[in-house]
Amino acid sequence: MKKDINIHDIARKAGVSVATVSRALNNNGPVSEKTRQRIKQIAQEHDYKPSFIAKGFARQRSETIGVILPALVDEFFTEVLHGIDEEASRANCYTLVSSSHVQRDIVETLSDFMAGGRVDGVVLMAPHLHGNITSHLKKGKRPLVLLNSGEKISQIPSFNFDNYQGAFAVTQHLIKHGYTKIATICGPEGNHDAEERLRGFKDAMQQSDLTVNPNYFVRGGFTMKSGYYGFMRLVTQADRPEAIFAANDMMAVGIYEAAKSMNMVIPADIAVAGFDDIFLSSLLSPRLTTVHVPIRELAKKAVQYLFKMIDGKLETDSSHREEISTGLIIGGSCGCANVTNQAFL
Amino acid sequence: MKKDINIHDIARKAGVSVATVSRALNNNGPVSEKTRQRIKQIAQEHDYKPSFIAKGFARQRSETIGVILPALVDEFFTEVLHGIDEEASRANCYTLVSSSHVQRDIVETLSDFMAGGRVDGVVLMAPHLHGNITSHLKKGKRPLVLLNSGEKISQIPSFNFDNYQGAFAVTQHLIKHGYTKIATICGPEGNHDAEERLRGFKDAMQQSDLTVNPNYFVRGGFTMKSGYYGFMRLVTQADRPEAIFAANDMMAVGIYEAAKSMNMVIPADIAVAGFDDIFLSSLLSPRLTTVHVPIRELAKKAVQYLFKMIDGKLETDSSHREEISTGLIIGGSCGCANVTNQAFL
DNA sequence: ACAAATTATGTAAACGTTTACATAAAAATA
DNA sequence: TATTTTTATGTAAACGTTTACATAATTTGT
Repeated sequence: MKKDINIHDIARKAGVSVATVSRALNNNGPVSEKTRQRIKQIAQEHDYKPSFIAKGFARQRSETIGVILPALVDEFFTEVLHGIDEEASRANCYTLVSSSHVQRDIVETLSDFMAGGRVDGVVLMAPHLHGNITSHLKKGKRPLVLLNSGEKISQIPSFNFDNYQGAFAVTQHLIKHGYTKIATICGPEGNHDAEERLRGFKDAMQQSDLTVNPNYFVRGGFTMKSGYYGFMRLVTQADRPEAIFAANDMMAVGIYEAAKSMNMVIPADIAVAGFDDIFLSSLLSPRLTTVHVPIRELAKKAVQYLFKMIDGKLETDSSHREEISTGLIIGGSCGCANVTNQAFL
Repeated sequence: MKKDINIHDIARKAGVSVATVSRALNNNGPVSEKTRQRIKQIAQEHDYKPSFIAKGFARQRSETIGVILPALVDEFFTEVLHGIDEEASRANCYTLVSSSHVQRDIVETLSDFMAGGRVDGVVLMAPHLHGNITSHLKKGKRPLVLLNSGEKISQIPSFNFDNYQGAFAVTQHLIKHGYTKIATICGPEGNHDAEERLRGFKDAMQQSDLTVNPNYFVRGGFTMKSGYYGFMRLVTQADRPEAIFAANDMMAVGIYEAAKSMNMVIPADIAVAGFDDIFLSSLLSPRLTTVHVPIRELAKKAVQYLFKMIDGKLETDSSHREEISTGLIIGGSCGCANVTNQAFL
């Protein structure tokens, strides 16, 4: 790899000092229009690109933000990443991504990111953080924002969906249909989203004076498979529920599959509602009634906030926590009729 | 942001020179076991992390690879990214990702990545590269590999699926069912994958002495929508085709939707096959017959090759081109019976 | 015990920018 | 014109590592 042309070369060719070149190219300090033009001309001709790494070194800035995701598998994370990258690119920043693999866990990645200016700030997506991680988080010397984090961690701003409200609304909708025997397949224990959705469900039930039958409560793992088996457990009871609220759409998909294999018809035999509004749910037949979460918006807000922190434009009270509101999507799975299923056209 | 502790601080505390600290911490040159231990101890105590950016500056290495994707939207790209990140992390590298947005086009991003050591190498995913880009590509001073690129660009190694073979095989399968009136909804013009799949389709038809009726040829855009309308065009003809080969699964999904709205049954009324084996296709009913593409494997091979280039472990003949073979997935959509649909359990 | 070989450590240059400060040139003011 | 103000440019330090080379300490071989 032959050596790149550097700022000294340009300076020499233009007969000026490196300082002037730097100023001219960055439109920074004062430079006479004439020399500025000449320098830009020469830089262009020689296809000079300042070394990012030297620049970063000098300015102690990498113009990069780090993103740590629990995994890169599903649509949800893809959307998050896209939202982040979009917003970052708007700020002329790049996105360093790491999905946490086995060998490189969250804490390590985080301190790697934080240390030594690899990134200027970090977006950490962590649906379940156990206590010992949180202490680590605060040690970081660079700005950090949390996405979908569990507990309110003081000092670290976090951005979440209003899971509670969403679950409450969709449950309420099921109740309005007149169902009284409503079951839920909730998410994994310790997962913040799961807990909040469950809370919303329970409160909506209680508000309508409906009891949550313990037999109508199944814990799932946010996977299709767990939805499938959860459904099986629920409907093989003597007293079947009339409706099921699945804490996410993937589990609802599992429910659809299971219903099919049991020759049960949704919503005639049993109503279903989900949460997340993943693309797939719009293709189910009947379309799944679910809760829309504006992922892109979440990501954007988080990144915008992060940039403000990086630029020091923020009071560092920073116990900021934002809950982005969700929206109810009515499909046919809850029993509503006349719902068109072809939003994609 | 208070200043990080640096190597000089550690050196002072340990009463040795910075060189020794560097050697001790990187297990590089010779250091006596005693001092190495002491230095590591001290570094640990003070939570010292070498500055990545200074290190990169000194070594002219960023331990980062760049990935440029056309968009971050669908499952396919997610898988690619995951594969890349996984392999990169195995080599203790991070992944800088950029999906090409409007404001920051491929060429610019690429030269940004290349210039000034922001990354050590680049994986460029470019299903359609027009001529004037290719000249830019060669100017880059850092290793580059192409994914799913079109033309054979000399000097730049590229990794592709064997689209031709896959399309040939799946078409052949349709033919074996006895269909003679086979239509195709192909991909967008200029897209390399699309062209190759079309070629495979045509050759398979020809080999069985079947003609491709021009009315049975529709151009789609790899989107669900285009599959939907493509289907409509095909089946509203007087002489309907008996089977359709969609050049990707998303379009096949559109076909399913369209068939449903026409009250046509797959495969009884018309058989369908796709290409890509996306997750969604496994959930269709009947399961879509399609071509599996080992995305992770593609990504891994590309990255491994890239690292070899970075490490200079490679003869720079570099007209390397690899075609990764695909696999036929038999669902019920082609007419095959007794196909189970619940691989996910 | 002395030379030679090996091992451990230190010194200082290099990496390519930015930027505070100093200085020189030009423009504005008196 | 002499003085002040503004604008343009240059000088050199700083950023925190790595590493070639020099030197010092230790071990090995005789």
